[in-house]
Parts: sequence; structure tokens; C-alpha cells
Amino acid sequence: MHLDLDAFFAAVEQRDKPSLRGKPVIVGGIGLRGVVSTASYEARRYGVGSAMAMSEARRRCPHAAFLAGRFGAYRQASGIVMGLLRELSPLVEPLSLDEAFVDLAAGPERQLGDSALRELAADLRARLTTATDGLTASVGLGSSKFIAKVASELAKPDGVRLVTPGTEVATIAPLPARAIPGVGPATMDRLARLGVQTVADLQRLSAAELVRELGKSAGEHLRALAWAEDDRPVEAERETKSISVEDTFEHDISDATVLGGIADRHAAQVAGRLAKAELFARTVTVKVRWPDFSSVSRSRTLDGATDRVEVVSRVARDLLDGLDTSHGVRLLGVGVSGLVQVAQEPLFDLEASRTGRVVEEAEAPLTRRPAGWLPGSDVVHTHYGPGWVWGSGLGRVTVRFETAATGPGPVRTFAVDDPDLTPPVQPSGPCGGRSATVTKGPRVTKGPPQLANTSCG
DNA sequence: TCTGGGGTCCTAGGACCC
DNA sequence: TCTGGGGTCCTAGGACCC
Repeated sequence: MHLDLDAFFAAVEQRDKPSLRGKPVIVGGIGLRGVVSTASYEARRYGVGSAMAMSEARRRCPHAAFLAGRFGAYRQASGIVMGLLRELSPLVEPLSLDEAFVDLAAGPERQLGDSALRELAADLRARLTTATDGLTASVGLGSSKFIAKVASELAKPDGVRLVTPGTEVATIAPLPARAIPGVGPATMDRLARLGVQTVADLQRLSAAELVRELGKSAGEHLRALAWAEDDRPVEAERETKSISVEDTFEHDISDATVLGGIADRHAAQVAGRLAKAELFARTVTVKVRWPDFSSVSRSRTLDGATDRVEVVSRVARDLLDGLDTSHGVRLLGVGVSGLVQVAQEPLFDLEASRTGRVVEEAEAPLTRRPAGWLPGSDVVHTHYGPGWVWGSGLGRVTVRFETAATGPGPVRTFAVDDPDLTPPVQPSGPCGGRSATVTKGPRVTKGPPQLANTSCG
């Protein structure tokens, strides 16, 4: 089984914000360089979709509600759903907050006929909607991961699709080749040059032709999928291979001191996540995106594995120093890989490596742009109760007072520093979860506090 | 006002080793 | 003096997914 929550982030927002139900809702980065994360079906009718530049989305659907994400709420809903799935089988492989595979054959009811399967799916979807206060999911059932995934795509939105064993090849034949996971824009371009548009076209190519065009691994994999051959197991536990933090700036940055400070901040977060996962890393990578959107990476593998901020920081700065950032940087990222479970500290003379560098006088707190007043975030007013940020600017913030339970509520405007208004809790997660893992230990050189505004999401 | 952030997997070349 | 044949590790880049 493959399960996919429908327009997940937008659906959670509509659930919790009754005034937005039935209206176009777009969740994503609200900054200058944001992109759309999820658009509600109402917004999709205007041609708004995932990964679209937010500026384009605003052009296409100016009357939509544009919201930053509330990842705490999404995580909570996701947890409920994953829990329901684990009741069906211990073998659940989450792909993201809104998607998972379930190996039903590993569960207690391993030999279900078609109608029993449909019943199981219907029952699951009903319980899911109840347990999440109204979210809906699409479910695909099939004899492999690939077929189940294709089936859930065909079931969207809010449906079930069972691909009966034996009908797989016929089911996928008429679909565009692009519907096969792994076939993206670049692969599709290459396939189109071979005259391939549909899966049926793909089936006409030999393995040799595909391997010649796409390489051994991708070619053979694609040929197999075109014939519905897929024996990949559902894997409940996948080990982490890399951890990274990156940030696209509202405006390109060319100041090396500022960039160094940002590298430190990223390194601190990466090291914090390493420690939390009880992992150590051998390779540190820095990624830079230039103003023209091309990007480069530089990495270094250490003799031993570390989870220390100072080490990650120092290596990241060194790697960054090897790049000419004087013409501006659009994005800076710091990542680690080569993860192991035991520390094996590299011989790394931190004191010596600091020679010639200024060590900050005091440990400046990792100040960040206040998280408050991002559109869509939750607030509480002492008199009016819970609500959400509708918009803000010029020292004012507008709040709509409603919750999932109240029905559409009224809008009021306050001064941003109104003492009766409790600002949103620090958002967490991919979009805003930068509340700083400040790791203790030896002092690290910090960049100037309050660095560039960064776009969220 | 073009183009996020966090990942995984693959390829290709060079260094290095036996 | 006229060039092996693996294999592994590392680096860099790219495609793709949600």
C-alpha cells in the first residue's frame, strides 16, 4: 500500500483556519525567493503548483492566502497517520510527512482478496479522517512499491485504487513516462529524443538502448519499471546518510565575514543534529549557489569522525575560503556525511588552526530574525483567545480569531508589540526550524549577530 | 521580483594499493 | 623502458523526490 495525504500542508491550514476552507491556500516560503510547498486544490485551478516560484504563484492567484508553514502541526498530524498505518503492519516506510509505504503482507492479515483489500483501505481512510479532524488521503494498492505508488497517484484526490495482480503492465502502459518515479525533466528530455512519450513507448525500447542513453543503473531500473518489475522491499528503518543545513538569502551576500558567520551558524546546527542523532561524521561539505543559480560544492574528509561544532565550523570555513565569493552568494550550505556511530576524533589542532583569526570577545547568542508574525502562524490574545497571523507590516499585525472548532472568526489589528498578544512559538522544522542548537564547548568565532534576513522555506 | 530545503542515489575521474 | 587489472576511497557534479 502507498498512502498519500491530499494537499497535506494546505489541508491542515484549512482544517485549522475555517475562513480558508473552500478557498485557495498556498503554503511555502513567503520571502522574496520563496517557492510553493503545497497549494490547495482551489489554488491548483489557477495553475499554482509545488516548487513554483512564490512570485509566480502570486501572479497567478493573487487572492489566495499565502502562508508560511506550521511544521509542528504537520508533524503532529503525520504522527497520527503513521500510527494508524503501523496498526496495519509493522513494516511502514515513511517517505516524508505526508507519504508512506506499508507492506501489508508483513501484517496480521497477509492474504486479503480484492474486496477485503478495498474494505481495509476504505476503513483506513475513514479512520484517518476522523483521527485527524478532517484530513483526507489517497491510497494505492498493488503488488510492488512502484505499482502502489502509481495507484495512489491515480486515486487522487481522496480515493482508492487497487491494481489487480496481472493487470500491472496494462495499467501503466498508457501513462506518460514522466509518471514513473525517477523520470524527471532531464530524463524525459532524453527519452523524448528517442521518441518516448508514454510507458508503452518505453516498453518498445531494449534494455541496451536505455542503458546507452541513461547509464547502466538508471537504464536497467527504468526498463524493469516499464514492465512493472519491482522487488524493492518496504524498509521501516533507513539509516541517515547525511545531515545538512542551507539557506538562501533574501539578497546575495558577498561579505566574507558575514558568510563566515553564517557558515558557523550552519555548522552549529549540523553538529547539534549530529549529537542529537548520536552520530559522528567524517566528511564536511560546503555548498554555494552563485547569483546565476549555478552551484558548487567543496568537501573534505577527516581522518576521524566528529560531532564537534568547532571542527565542523573550522573545516566549513576553510572550504569556503577556497571559493571566490566576492561576486555574491545566493545560498550557503553546510553538510556532513560519512556518518558513523562511534566517535573517532580526528587529530585536529584547533588552537593552531585558529592562528591569525580573531576569537570573539564573548559568545554572542545566536540571534535570529524573530519568528513572530509570519503569515499563518498561531498566536493567542489575552481577550480574544487563539488566532492566526493574517498579515503584518508597518508596526501592526492583523489576526483572525478562529480555530478548527469555532467556524470562521473575526479579524482584528494590533500593534506588533501589543502586550496582550502572545507571539507565535518559534516554528520548527524545515521552514523556520532554525531555533539554534547552541552547543556548549570551546568558544567559536561567531559572525555578527542578526545576519541577513533569510527567506523561509 | 523566477527558481526552498532536506535528502538519496548515481557517475566519472584520479589517487592509491596490491 | 612503452604502459595490467582489479579494487577502494575521495571529490565534484547532477538528477531526482517530497
